[in-house]
Amino acid sequence: MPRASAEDAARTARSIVDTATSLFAESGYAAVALEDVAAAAGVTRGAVYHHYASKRGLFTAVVARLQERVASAVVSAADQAGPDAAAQLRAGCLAFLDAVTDAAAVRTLLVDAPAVIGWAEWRQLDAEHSVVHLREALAATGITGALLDPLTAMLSGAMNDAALWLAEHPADATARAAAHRSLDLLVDAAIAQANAGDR
Amino acid sequence: MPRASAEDAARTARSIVDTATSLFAESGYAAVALEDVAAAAGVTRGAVYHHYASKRGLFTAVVARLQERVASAVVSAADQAGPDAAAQLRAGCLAFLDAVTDAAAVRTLLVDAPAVIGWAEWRQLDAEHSVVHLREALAATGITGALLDPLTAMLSGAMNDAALWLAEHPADATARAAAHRSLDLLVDAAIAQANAGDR
DNA sequence: TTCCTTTACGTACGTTGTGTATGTAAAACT
DNA sequence: AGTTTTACATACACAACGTACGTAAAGGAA
Repeated sequence: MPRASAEDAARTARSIVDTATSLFAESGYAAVALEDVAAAAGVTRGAVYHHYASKRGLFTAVVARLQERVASAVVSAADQAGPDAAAQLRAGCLAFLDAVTDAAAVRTLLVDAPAVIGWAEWRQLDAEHSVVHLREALAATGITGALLDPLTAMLSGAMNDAALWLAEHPADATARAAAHRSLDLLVDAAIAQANAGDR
Repeated sequence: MPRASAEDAARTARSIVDTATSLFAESGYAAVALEDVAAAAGVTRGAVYHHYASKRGLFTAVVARLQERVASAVVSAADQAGPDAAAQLRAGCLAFLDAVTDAAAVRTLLVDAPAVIGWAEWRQLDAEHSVVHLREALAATGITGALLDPLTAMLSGAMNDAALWLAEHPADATARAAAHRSLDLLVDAAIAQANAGDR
């Protein structure tokens, strides 16, 4: 077989990540063989191993792209919420819920990723993309040192499980509204505690 | 090789689950081969496949035992908290945090289990053991229909991620105290909302 | 233009781990 | 005492990952 040009190579690389993204989303990491990815992308496993070091490496690339997509949605939503820190926090949280469920990647990001790439590394990746903004937003509302980290972790976990719960009720507007209200409830509690002069 | 008596067989079955529990906890599901489990238990893979249908089946047994252990700790703590529903809720949540981190099984229960046995089945298993009590406790404090399920999911997720965060700070008393205070904060917010006549 | 190096794959192979089929000897029941 | 069932061990088939090697064209250098 002949060889492709530089931009053709970039196209096959992207094609591999794209097909891997959808296959991982619908079948889960363990059930997807690299042979399946290669066949669906119209190449052989050799091509996959040329562009990505391992199955985990390909998966990591998929996760990174999804996280960037979600993070950008969160950031733009927070920016559009005006200058108020609390409003930005609320808007960002709701945007996260919508983005992560809309991406059809709930399974990849929230279920497979921690187990495959390890919770610590996943947490770090997550921290660099989404959780930073959550942490900064919480800090901007006045949360102090000792509670900042655990509250960040807990709110992040609450949003993740809310997204997983929502994913079980697809296209259910009332469920989505209830999730939004519940999320606002918890976020407001954190903000109120901060404003109350927590110690 | 000769054959063991009925109670000897039960002993080897328990021995297999025990060693599998510790191996899964320290290395993760994917990195543990059944050969490792069998060798550590002093048997061959044949014995493992005789007592458990598959690797997933063995893992499911491990998960079920861990969940029962955690659930019993939660229930007994809630029972000792007196008749007040809110006090029972708070005590149960704190007991969950301690039990799930103390079991050294955070990884198995919270990271591997959803990915290996599937989030839906894990959720159902979890619902039958721990989350039932959370849901009932929230209902007992007066949370109404629409918000009950999402709030249950979010508080459950918050506690899970709090446990994972705590597991990164082992034997750190101040971190544990901060996690407890943060958890109380969120739980109180839910209770307060319920008492305020939420809609 | 010609040569050389590097790139972008494909092909073939070794290795590991799962599951299954089969063998066997002792326990448990009749 | 004989038969069946149990509790394993052994051996094998198969799938999937990773690696080594081959190859032909792209992209520069002379």
